[in-house]
Amino acid sequence: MAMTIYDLARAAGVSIATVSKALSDTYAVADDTKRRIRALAESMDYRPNARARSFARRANGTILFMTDLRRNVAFENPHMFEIITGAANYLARKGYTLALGGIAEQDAPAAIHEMILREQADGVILHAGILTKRLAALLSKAELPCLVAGKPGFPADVCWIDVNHELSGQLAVSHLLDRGYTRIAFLMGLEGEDNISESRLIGAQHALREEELQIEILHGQSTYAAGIAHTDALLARPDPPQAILCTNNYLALGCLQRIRQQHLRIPEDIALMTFDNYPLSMIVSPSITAVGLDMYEMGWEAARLMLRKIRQPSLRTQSYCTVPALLVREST
Amino acid sequence: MAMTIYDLARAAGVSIATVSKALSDTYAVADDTKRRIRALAESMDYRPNARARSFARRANGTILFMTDLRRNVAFENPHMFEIITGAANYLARKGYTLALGGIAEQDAPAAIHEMILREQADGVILHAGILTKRLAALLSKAELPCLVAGKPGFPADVCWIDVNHELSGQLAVSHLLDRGYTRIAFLMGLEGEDNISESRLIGAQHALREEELQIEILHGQSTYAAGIAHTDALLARPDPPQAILCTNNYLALGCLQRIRQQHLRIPEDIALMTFDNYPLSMIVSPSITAVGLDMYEMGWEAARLMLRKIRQPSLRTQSYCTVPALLVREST
DNA sequence: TTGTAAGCGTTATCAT
DNA sequence: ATGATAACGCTTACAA
Repeated sequence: MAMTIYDLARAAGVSIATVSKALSDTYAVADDTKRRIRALAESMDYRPNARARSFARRANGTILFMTDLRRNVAFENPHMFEIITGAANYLARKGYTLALGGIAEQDAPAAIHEMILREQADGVILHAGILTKRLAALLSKAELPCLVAGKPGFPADVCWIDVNHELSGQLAVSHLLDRGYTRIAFLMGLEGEDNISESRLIGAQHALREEELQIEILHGQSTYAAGIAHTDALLARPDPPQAILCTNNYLALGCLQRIRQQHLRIPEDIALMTFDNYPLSMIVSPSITAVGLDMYEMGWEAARLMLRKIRQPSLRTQSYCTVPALLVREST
Repeated sequence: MAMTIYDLARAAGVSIATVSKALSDTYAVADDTKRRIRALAESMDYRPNARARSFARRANGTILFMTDLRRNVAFENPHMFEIITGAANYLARKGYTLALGGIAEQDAPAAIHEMILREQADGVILHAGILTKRLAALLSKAELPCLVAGKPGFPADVCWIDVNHELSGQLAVSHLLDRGYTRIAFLMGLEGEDNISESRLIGAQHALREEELQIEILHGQSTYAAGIAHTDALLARPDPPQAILCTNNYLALGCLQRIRQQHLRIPEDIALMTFDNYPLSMIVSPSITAVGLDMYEMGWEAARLMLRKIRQPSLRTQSYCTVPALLVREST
């Protein structure tokens, strides 16, 4: 049987209350008593039992990260795990634990309800991918601290945190303008189905407006094949763009391959830029200038905000955005 | 305040002991009593408090997955998160929770020791990346159920689970032989630093031995640039290989690009094959035949084995390997 | 500054 | 089949 607080108290010649206070640092204990108890605890390898502590404190030091964990999700959406990594590291540093809960969108409301009743976690971070209106309504009623990672796709009375995509768009276009490119094409996702690209477009247009310029918009799939098709179309024109800005790396890879096949030089003949550093922009040749999304930081900040909400439940921050970074490489 | 077992017992007109038994299904309770109590629990939205239950049961239903969670790890090693996903899903199905613990290799022994003393989890799954001899020694003494995800890089008295890399190598080469390619080049990692490639090579050579053939081995970085350089060297020969087998997708992308630049046809003039389905083999054109690593299944099986070890601590399975899958595409 | 003792909400043992 | 009750190991008001 493992050692308990009674064993340590007996060895130290004090009561268990004094041991508890000396170790948790929340109540007044004489300095030398505290030192003595702590040294003894260390030498006897005593640690408070986590389950008993959770029970007594009515808090288990666990934050649940809930998202849809389908097979292959780590390959299709490494960004989500980068958020999780940032959150886990911040929590670990604060003595908390991140629990990973996978659930499909349609099962999320029931699962959240269940876990609230069981008091399984001190707070929940929900990935925006599983947030529905029904779930948002449930959460706004719950007293459990809760935070959405990613901007909800609909107006919702929930606290959320995301990367600032508009600012990303502005940064990207400002960089291209700085380099002297004025005829810019933007390869984005399908019309009306890609909120992130739309936000970037707003930022991009904001940057262009000051120069009274326009950006050329091409909608389509966000795939390698679409990148090839778009590039073919653009290069066939009498007046092709000076720079192509892609909303993701797969589009950019398609562009890159096609431009090189046409024996055009990058960036002398045509520049290439992409949103998102991953998974290819830094490893292809030439390397592609990118606006990086710091998902790790987003997770870190999400966890930080969560712990603040736990300490201060009245906190009603609605949203918080992390700042993107410009990564200048060979392609511009 | 949330409802407790006392409230439900009072409402049902029974003792708390009967409620506990009726809900947990481990002791004899009259069938209709059980039904009545369960229905009442459902209608009153009662759930046993998770913290109190953990305390009383001396088990918290949590399995800790410990690994090195550096920034960008989700992009550099999505496979690890695929393992985590598989494990999390199996555990969730069994009423367990996966906790994610990030720790650097050098801090792992202390962290594990700490968490064993605190009894923070019912079991640990350790990623092989943070396993050291010191840690392996510590674990073999601990009574905590423990499992390594990935084959240890050294002989160790620990239970581990991994993908069968030798079988992968055998599958890959058998497929190439089936297609009629006999002069095969294998692009692998740096000599002596890439256990996985070495295992694949053993399997590959095993398949070739039956045909009395040899494989040509090229060591180097596992990068896009190395893929280009290797391909240039191979194609410059008077007698280039009929098929190139790459140990990862980045090497394969380099090959692909170079082969196409030389206006050679794939697979008519030269075939291309890679280990690992991700992140590119299915999206480039032509798509690349690959031996897929089912990391999700590996995580799933790891969790399954962990729960078996918890139920049956005497279990001494040393290792378990999941089976790779051949994904035939356009490049062979 | 320290100690006493009452929780915390279950589970599980032992009577009945 | 059901109930009374003692754990489980800690935290924290309150008393000393």
